[in-house]
Amino acid sequence: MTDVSDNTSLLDIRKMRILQAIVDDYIMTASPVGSRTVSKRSDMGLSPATIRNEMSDLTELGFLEQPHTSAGRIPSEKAYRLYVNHLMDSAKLTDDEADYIKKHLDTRVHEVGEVIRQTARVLSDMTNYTSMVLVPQLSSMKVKRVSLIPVSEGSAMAVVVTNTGVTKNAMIKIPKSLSPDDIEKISKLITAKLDGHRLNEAVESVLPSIRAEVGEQADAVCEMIEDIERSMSETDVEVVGASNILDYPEYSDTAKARQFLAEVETGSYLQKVLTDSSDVEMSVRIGTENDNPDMKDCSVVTVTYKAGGKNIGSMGVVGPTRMDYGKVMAILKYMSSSLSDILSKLLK
Amino acid sequence: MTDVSDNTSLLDIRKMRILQAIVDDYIMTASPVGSRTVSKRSDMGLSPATIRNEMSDLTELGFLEQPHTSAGRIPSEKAYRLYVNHLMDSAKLTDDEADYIKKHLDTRVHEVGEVIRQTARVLSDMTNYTSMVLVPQLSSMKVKRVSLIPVSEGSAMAVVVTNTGVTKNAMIKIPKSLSPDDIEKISKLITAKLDGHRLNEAVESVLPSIRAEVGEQADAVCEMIEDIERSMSETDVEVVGASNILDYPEYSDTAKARQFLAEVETGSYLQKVLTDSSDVEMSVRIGTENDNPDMKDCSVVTVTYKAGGKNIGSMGVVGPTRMDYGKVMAILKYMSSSLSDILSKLLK
DNA sequence: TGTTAGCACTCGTTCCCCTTGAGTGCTAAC
DNA sequence: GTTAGCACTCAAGGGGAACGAGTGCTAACA
Repeated sequence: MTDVSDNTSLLDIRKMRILQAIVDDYIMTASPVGSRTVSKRSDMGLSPATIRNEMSDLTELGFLEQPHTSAGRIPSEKAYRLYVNHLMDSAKLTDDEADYIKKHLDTRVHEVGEVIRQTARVLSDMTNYTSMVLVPQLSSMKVKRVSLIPVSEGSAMAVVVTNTGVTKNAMIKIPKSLSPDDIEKISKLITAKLDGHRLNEAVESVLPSIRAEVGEQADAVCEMIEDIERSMSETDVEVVGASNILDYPEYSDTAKARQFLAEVETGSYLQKVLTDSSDVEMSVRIGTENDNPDMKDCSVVTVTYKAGGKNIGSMGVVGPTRMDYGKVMAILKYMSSSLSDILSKLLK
Repeated sequence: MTDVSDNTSLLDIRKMRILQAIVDDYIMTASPVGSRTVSKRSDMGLSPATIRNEMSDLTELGFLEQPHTSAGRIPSEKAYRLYVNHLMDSAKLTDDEADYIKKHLDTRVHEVGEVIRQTARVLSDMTNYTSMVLVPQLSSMKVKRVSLIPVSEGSAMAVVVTNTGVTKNAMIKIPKSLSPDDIEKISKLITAKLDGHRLNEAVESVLPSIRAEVGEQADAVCEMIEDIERSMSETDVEVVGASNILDYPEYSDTAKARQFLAEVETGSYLQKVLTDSSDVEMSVRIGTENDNPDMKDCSVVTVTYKAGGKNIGSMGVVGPTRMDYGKVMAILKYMSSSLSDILSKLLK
């Protein structure tokens, strides 16, 4: 993630308040904000002329931009950064909103995947942006069981179950010589060896002991474990509400919309952001702070979620840089704790 | 699927050729076709005036529509139907296109899911429409193995492997009283009972014998089998290239595009179409022939694919009614046989 | 009798020009 | 330091006029 510093020291309190008013207004209306609007709207009791002077300064300092001479000003990326760091009212959810989340997330569902999908749906509905939720990552959990199920000559399905009850499965290659009985034995052996270890550590710590014990099939078994580890470290992400972007005038240009949708469909950047952010409680990437030029007009806000007190995944929202950061962050915070509660119970 | 008849008897050969020329042109250009264009374009050697008379007739018969008096004509749904049934040149793929498919589908991938995803990607790339591929359906295959893997108290993962090597897994509920050993026993029992049967038939034919044999846990086991059968009959569909729709002028209206994208995102209608069509080699639904009002401006073309000589799934393309049916159908045909080859080898 | 040239007519599209109005920056006065 | 006043800018919107693609009708032709 790129630099997140702002230049708050450059601004006195009045400039900050004016900037805040402008950003607030622009987030709501999507159209350039003029001095009169600010003067009327804010309770500062300043005339448009005074505001104009300040706005002129703010423009020079790089916080505002002018589409053309006779339009109002729009916030620059720098302004959004400052806004997120210092200016914005961190909105509280209304009771209705909290109820909505509770109602749609309070669930008798007992499958992690379904909970994740539902979370993504609710998140996208609430914010009207594109939402994404990372499926809980195995890497941070301890293995409880590894099952190998023969599928066809040369391939088997590996199912890993963690101590928290998260599961993931993948097809792996196996030596053709192995019989189903062999596979079952190996399955038990691997479970015994990996039980209680984290998969990513296991490869280093466990392989040698297997190599020592198992004898002739050691190579094959080690390869299988590596294969499993590789498959399991692939992360899945649930993305919902990509079409919401079409509700925002900045994407009324279909070419732009198409580019956004294509980027979301591949999902690789979003996945990267989520995994990169899975250790910071909340992160905000504004415009070019995304190290992806295709996303230079988007902001991405993410939050982590936990189970049993440990971070196990993250979720977030993608939208135009003119995003309602206050509302989004409030919703994400609330949903993070809701999801954490649900998963903590579910994965106990 | 709705009526697919046309009214070919109403038209003489010349009208048919004119209609064909108009549809061809409109598919290419998306703008109303005038009499002069038809006269020049086609090799019929008729003057615009004559064409106009014929076009007037065609309009009266409901094959053409006029956006306004001074525009050309555009084909009606009825015209597309006739076009698909009788008029269209069933295009051959160019060598380049066939090579492209071969290159991107000829694959050392040995996992069914990955093959399906890749197929969907290639299909969407080739056609520039939205593509969808149904994951091979278990229902038509015979069970080879059912594995139950304990995950947490009260839940287990069920993995079903078919004789063709297709796998599918789902979480199921289990009685809390069961120990891992019990589960393993039940797992073997179920495998023994279901081996060689189709899942959907199994419930009826096998349950009684289980009920007779197993004794006290019979109810629990039967419930589990039913649960498995339910989970396994859920079909998965891979959808790729939804954003392609934005390339077509009929969707330059964002509201329309949004509706389309939302419909595709839920995927339920597309899934329905694919499953409904999974026994007709090729199906075409034009506009309101879709029994979904949200899709009244779209056409859906599907084709089935096989493994070992049996239909096991279907795939298709969604686009505007002004779709290049000839090209799409040729591509689908070719890709169907390619995919069938790959899966036949893979699932042997 | 079917085909065609000619022509008046329709109507959406494009271009241009004018007006409007939101907004600015500067200056001078408070 | 703040504000009123004012000239200036410029995108957006409205109203023709000109354009042109296309039609339908009529009358003549083979």
